[in-house]
Amino acid sequence: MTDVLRHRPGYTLRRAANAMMGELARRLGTIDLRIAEASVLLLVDQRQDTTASEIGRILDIQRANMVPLLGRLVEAGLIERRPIDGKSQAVLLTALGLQRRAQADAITAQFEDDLMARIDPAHRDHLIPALSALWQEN
Amino acid sequence: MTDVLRHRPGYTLRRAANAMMGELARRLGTIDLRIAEASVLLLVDQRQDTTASEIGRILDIQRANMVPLLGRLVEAGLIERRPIDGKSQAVLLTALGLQRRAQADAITAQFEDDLMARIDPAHRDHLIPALSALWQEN
DNA sequence: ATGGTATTGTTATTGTCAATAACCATCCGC
DNA sequence: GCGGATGGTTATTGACAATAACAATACCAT
Repeated sequence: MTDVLRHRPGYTLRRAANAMMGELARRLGTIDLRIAEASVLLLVDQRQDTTASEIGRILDIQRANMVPLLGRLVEAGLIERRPIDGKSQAVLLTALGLQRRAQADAITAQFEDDLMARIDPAHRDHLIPALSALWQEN
Repeated sequence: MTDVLRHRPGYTLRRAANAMMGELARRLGTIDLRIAEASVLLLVDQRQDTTASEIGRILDIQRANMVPLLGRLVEAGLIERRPIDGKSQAVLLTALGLQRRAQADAITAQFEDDLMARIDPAHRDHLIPALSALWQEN
């Protein structure tokens, strides 16, 4: 039976994302990070006034789902919370978090090189623009 | 804060797949189908000797996860099981299933047209080949 | 300054999809 | 006929996301 779904962009996108995330999860697992956790680490940079809501807005993670995510990162000693005012609190990396962030950066960079290498050069540079158009309103 | 992950293919792929699946799930929800269910319906065609394991192999769904999936489709009266031998059973569409399949086909076709329309023509035709390279070994 | 509104963080629950391990019955090749 | 592969199943777990509700605080317009 031939896979009649193979030419469907939605299906192809789903399969590709699935395969990609499986492999990335495996690689990030070696430094005890989930994908969502790594993306937070990579986002929270030098600035020390990034709020949980703001991170969620950028990464498209619901506020409610940020709670256990950041909770695990605190638990692991990778981030700390510092009150900004009576309502908001800044998320900032600990020394350990900074170190882990560097590892995550190296792993993801290598991973993405490997990903792109699998794509024919004729198509390679079109991937990100095409994908971006699918989720960015701008 | 700028989204430093925006140029990363893995992240972009994840976001695009997520946005896509959210929208597709919403549309398929109007005919009471989940995405995985619709993909099974679209795959099981005229041939009346398709086994659950075979479907799973093609769609990359574990045998164990096919059980509740097919169970729901049987429950909804969309498919039937027919014994092939003492071990295997064929999955075949009911009349209702055939009808639902046509609806799912229309919805996904329209959805994919809408998807592709969002992509700049210069990039459009490169999407499927690029994505395919990420999950197909061949 | 105050009163209404928006925002932040949180709890709790649910849903969808996927992975793993174990088990039994049956098929298939030698 | 036997041993290994395969099909179907149960049960459990994990990752990520969505929804609803709530209390406390910040913000803004009058």
